[in-house]
Order: sequence, then structure tokens, then C-alpha cells
Amino acid sequence: MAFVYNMESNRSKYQVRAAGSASPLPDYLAVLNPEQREAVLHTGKPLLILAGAGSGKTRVITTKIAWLIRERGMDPRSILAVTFTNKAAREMADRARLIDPRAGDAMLRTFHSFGAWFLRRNGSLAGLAPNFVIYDDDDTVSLLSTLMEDLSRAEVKLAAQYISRAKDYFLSPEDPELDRINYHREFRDLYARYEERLRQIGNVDFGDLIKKPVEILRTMPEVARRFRERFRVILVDEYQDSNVAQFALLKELSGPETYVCVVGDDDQSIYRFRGAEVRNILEFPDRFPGADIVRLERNYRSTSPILAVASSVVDYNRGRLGKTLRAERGGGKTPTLVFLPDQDAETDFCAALIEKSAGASGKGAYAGWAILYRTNAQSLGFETELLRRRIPYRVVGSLKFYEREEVKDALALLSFLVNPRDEVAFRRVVNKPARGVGAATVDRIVGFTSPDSGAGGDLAVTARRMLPDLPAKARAGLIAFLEAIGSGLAALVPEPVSDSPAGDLPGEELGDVPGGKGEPVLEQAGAGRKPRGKGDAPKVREELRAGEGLSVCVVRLVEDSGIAGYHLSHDEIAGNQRIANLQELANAASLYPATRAGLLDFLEHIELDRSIAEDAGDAEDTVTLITLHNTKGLEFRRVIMTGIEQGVFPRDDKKDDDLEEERRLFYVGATRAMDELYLCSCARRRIFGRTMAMEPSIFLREAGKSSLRIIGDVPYGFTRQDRHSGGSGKSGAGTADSRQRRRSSDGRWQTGDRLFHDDHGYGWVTEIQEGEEGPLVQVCFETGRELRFLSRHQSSRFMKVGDDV
DNA sequence: TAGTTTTAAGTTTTT
DNA sequence: CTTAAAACTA
Repeated sequence: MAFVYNMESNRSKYQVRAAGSASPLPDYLAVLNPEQREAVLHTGKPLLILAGAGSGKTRVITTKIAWLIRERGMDPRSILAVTFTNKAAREMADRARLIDPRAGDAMLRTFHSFGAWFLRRNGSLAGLAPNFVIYDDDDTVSLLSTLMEDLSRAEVKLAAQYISRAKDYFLSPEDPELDRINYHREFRDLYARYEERLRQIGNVDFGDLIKKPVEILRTMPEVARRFRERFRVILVDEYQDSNVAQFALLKELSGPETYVCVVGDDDQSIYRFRGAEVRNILEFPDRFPGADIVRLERNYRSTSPILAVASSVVDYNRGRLGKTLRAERGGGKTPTLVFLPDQDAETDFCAALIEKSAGASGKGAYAGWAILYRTNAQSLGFETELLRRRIPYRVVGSLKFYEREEVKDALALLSFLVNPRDEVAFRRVVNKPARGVGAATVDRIVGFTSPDSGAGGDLAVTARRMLPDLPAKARAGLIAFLEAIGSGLAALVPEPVSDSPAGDLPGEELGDVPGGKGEPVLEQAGAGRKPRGKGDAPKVREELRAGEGLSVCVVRLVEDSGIAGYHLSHDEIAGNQRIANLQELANAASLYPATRAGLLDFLEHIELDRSIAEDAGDAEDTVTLITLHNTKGLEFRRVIMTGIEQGVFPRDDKKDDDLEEERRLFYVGATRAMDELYLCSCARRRIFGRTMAMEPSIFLREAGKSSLRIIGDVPYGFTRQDRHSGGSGKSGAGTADSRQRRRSSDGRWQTGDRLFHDDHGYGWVTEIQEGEEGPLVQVCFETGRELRFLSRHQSSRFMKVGDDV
């Protein structure tokens, strides 16, 4: 059987034959190195693949999928491969299909997308209707704020984070272990009430997409059995980023017969802050007894000087599985460390460097460059400078399309259409534009809508029933809203169509939705029938055009609800852009059928994949601006890491485990570079509009100055002190020293010192405590306020003044 | 209640 | 500095 395997020609040198083997290996296996091949051909026991950066991890997974189908006669549909990002899932599917087209039938999804798929089919076992909508973090906060009215938004956000973390750790409100997340009684109650409310509404949050499937699998052995029969092979990518709940899901899905293979790199674990549990990978051999480990330690991406710098930094971490990455590429340029006076000089340096190099090389040269930074906010300066020099660029990951107000409004309308129990969506749009339906009315409606009120929790039904009892103004407004919803509903083709563009496997015999999908969710009688054109739903010029499929529904909802008109009239300048965004949303919807199922599918895809389709993105010759986190899995010929200063990278509140995570982030960033690596560090930086003095990041010292070509004004003390001999894991010593120095040069604070603070005016020091984070200065201001400061953090905000002032 | 002004607060990272 | 939330006024 002939097949075509696309591969870069320079890899042909790996086309070897297996030693001692009489028959030649097929090409797609011959290109692998011995360790890679061992990983691909491994069977029978659980397998942990420790894959260093650039060691051909994706190739191994995709090849393994193809090999299982091709050589082991495995049904593609019995293979499940989970990743963490949609991009990774797509890439994996594409590459696996290149080796064998049948791989397209394997289930390749993100953890969350798999969870949603599972719940659509089996959620009813946990009391979840199949028409649930997925709440994002914003919606979660909105819902939570209705449960804790007297708290500020910031406090609600914090609570939402705790709940999200609790679910990451597979902790329910009644779990004793919940104390580890937050030991307050109130939190436990709040969490319980939130869960109850979510259940009544019939929606799920992100955490539920993992947690609920585990609960179902644990309590229903026959469901678990069915899934274990279905999926004989489970592959997990980026395993170091999995959390406790995801581990539990993996455990429940895998029986004694299941072949489990996880791939990861403990040095690239950078999502601890959102619940990733590095121990999942560290303890894999214990949790899956008899597991084999294959190490992929040959790096094909970076030249050895680059790898040396990256490894040197991450070597300072303790608690690693430990592996030695070897560069297969010899030679190469020494990475450059650039000391710059300030961030303007930094942007200028980067732009000039790229201009000089790429401008001269011509075609395709810009695409080789990437500028990396710690926080999204840092991208602004680079954008303006690149724009000024007419250097083409693209910013990865900062497209907040689905977070825009008008888009969220439209999505809320659509969500409500699908699930009229959705309180969050209802509150968001029922009085937008203002229709006289105030908070009092909304609270009344929501209050009357209990699950057993006969309306089944349906807010639209309750609202309609309450119409006669409402004041005229509110009544008229509510009618207008219900009409708009009815109008959107009328745009849907009534008969249930079960196909979806999402590529769900056809003929899914595994746990089909009970009762079918055609169940009416919203009564279509009354308001929706009313002919339009009464003037209460003004057409928004010809700005919005409905195309195919679901876009008809989107456009009609947006126009008839008055959302489009609201945004257009509200802000003349931004309005047109907002209409354009709504149009883009409608365009995206046009790919889906105008059915209830299509709408559900559309919403699910938006919730789970926020990245906007970058079809042409790969082909374009542009510089990439990207956060360090977002670079994982990517590679560039030339990489500039910027803002490598204490306080920025690492952030200065990081210590111990968090600091180690930052160090891994450095490792991830540096190992993206194939040919050239530049590290930038500024002496001054504007933070909150204030210019602050910065120190070089401790990571720069850890990189080893002898491994770097250093240019620019080297800060005092940088070259003098080299890294500690022996290279022990003692991190943070350098920071402590420098803090000490800076503090003493300012002069220590004493009780009675008078000072001036930019925001609070004059005051005097009343007390000094030695806090964990340095001296804690208590100040009494002339305004009467008493405040405490960490002198280390705030030193530039207040200054000592003499007695004469 | 809606829209405005004032104040404060915060800048990781994401499915 | 930018943005979001609280407070205020018409």
C-alpha cells in the first residue's frame, strides 16, 4: 500500500534500518531515533514518555496513533488522545492524518472538550439536561455575585477562583479536604449554594466539564465499563499540566485492559497557578504500577549554546525528575544578553535588530522572529514601535473577541434561547437596551422562578405569566424582550437535525442523548408569533447581513433585541466597530446549521476555543508577539525574551515553588529558539505610569555569564558576582542581598520619621515591624488615615522628608 | 433608574 | 497609565 509521508528533507538522515532486522522499517518509523521508536512500539504496560523540549514529542504521539491503526489493526475510534489546547489538538490530528488518513477517526480533543462531549451524552445521569451551556469565568462571577450581594466585585472574583481551584482538585462543598483551598465556613456554604444554583439553572462551568464526568464514572460502573470498552488506548499530551480532577478522569477511563500513555516534561510545567499538579507526572509510576519510562533527551530544535543557557537556569530547581537534554545541532551562536536603560530602549533595540536582520534577508524572514514577554501589557510598546517602522507583526493570544461587551451580549441572547433557565444570561440582556425592566422586576421574576413552580425554572415562561402583574413600563419592556427571543427562536429550523460540523463521530452508539434533541426548550407561542414591523425593533441600517445557517438567527436576535441599535447609538465611533464584531460573530455562526443542535454546538465551540481562526496566520510573514506562557509547543528561529528583570520576570512576589515555576517558564521561553536567543533587561521601567529602578533578573545570573555574550551597560554588581560555585539549588540568595543593599542605601525607616506619600500626603512613621516580606512600616497621615507599607514595594511612592518641611 | 463623575484598583499566565 | 467599580446626581 503506497502512502505519502510529508517530511522535511533534512530529516532523511534518520532513514535507517532497524539493526539486525531483515525487513526494512516503513519510512514513517525509520525516521525516528531509537528512543522515539521505542516509545512508539511500546505496548502492554502503562508508559510515561519524558519528552524534553524539542525532542519530537508530537511526532511520537502522532506516529504512535498511526502505528496502532496500521500495524496493530486498532480501530481508530477506540483511540482517545487528549491535549490541553485546541491548537495542539488540531495539530496532532493534522499530523496523524498525514501518516494515515484513518487517524482522522480517532478521538482527539482537549480535556474540556472531551468532558463536554461526555456530558452531552451522559449528563442526564447526573441530572443534567443535554441543552446545558458552558459558563466561562465571567459568567461564574456574575452568578456568584447574585449569591453574595453585599460583597465587592473583587471579593466575588476571589471566591470564584477558590471554587474553580476546588474543582481542579476534585473537591466538593462537603469534602473535608476543601479546607486546603479555603478553610472558612462561609466559603463552604457559598460553594454549596453556587453548586445548587448552577444545578437549578442547568448549566456547567469549566471545572464541571472534568469533575462531573468523573462523578458519573465513579458512581455508575456500567457507564465506566462502556467507556473502557470503547477506548482501548488513551494518550495524554502535556501531562505535566494536568490537574487532580483530570488525573481522576484518566484513572476512571482506564481499566486493566486500557493502554495508557502519557507524555510530558516536568521542566515545562507552568500552570500550577491554575491547579496543575506536577506530582501527576512525578508520581505516574506509582499511580500506574508497572509503568515503563522512556526518555526523549535529544533536542533537534536549538543549538547547543541556547540549550546550555536554558538548562543552566532550570538546573536551579529542585524536585525534578531530571534529564539531560543534548543538542543534536552542533555549533551555533552564543545567546546575547542586552542591558538597556529603559523599556523604550528595549522596544527600539528589538525593532532595530529585527529590521536589520529580516529586512536584509527578504522573503519570509520576519516570520522567524518572536518577541516574548511575561505579561500581555508589555506587548503595547512593541506594537507601537513595530507599527511605526512598518514591520509586520501579529499578537498571539490577546484577541479578546469573545470578551467584548457586544459579543457577550449576543452570546447571552443565544444562550438564553438554548436554555431559558439561564439566570446570568437573562440578567445581562433583559434590560439592554433599557426597556424599563429594572432590578426590582428582574429579581421578582428570578425569585418566582423556582424549579417546581410549574415553569420548570423557565424564566421566559415565568416572565410571561407575570406580565399582567407588572407595571406598564416593565410589562412593555418585557414583551419586547420576549418578542426578540421568539423571533430568534423562529429562525431555527424546528425539526431536529442531529449532524454537527464539529466532527463528532457518526453513529455514536456510546450513550446517546436520552429522549432525543428535539425537546422544545422555550415555548414558541404568544410573543414570538407576533408579526414584526411595529417599530419597536428598528433595523440597524444594512450593517448586519444574515448569511447562511445559524447566522440568520444571530442577526435577527441581535437586531430585534435592540442590542445592535443600542451599541450603534451608544457610541458613534466605537459603535461601528461593535457592529462589525457582531457581524463577525454572525459569520462564524453561518458555518452551523440553524437548528437547536447547531446553536448548542456553536456556543460550545466558542466557550471551549476562544482562539479566533487564524487561517492565513501561518502563511503570513510576520513577527510574533507572544507571552511566555503562550509559546509552549511553538518554535522560532530567533527569539527575544524581554523584561527579564526582578519584579517582572520573576514577579517579586514569587518564592519557593512559585519561583521554580517562573524558572520553568524561562526554560520554556529559551527553548523555543532554534538559532538565536536574545535576553533583554532594563535598568528602569514604567510600572503603573511610574518609572521604577529595576534589577536584572536572578535568572540572568543563573544562566551563567560565561554562556552569554553581554552588551550594553552592565549593572553594577552583575559581573562582579558570579553564580555560586557548585550550583546548588539555593535560589533567592542573590535577591535577598540586593534587597538589603537597596534598603540600606535608602536609609532604614525609624519611628518618628516624617514622609511624603504621593497619594496620601504628609505623615509620620508610628511603628515598624519585621514582616515576612521585609520591614513593614506603619504610617499615620495628616488626613488621619493609618496605613502600612512594605517599604520594599512602595519606596518610590513615598519619600523621607526633613523636619523643616 | 440611567447616565455621569469620581475613585480606586490592578497588570500574570487559560481551558 | 488604563480600566473597572463605586458613588453621585439629574
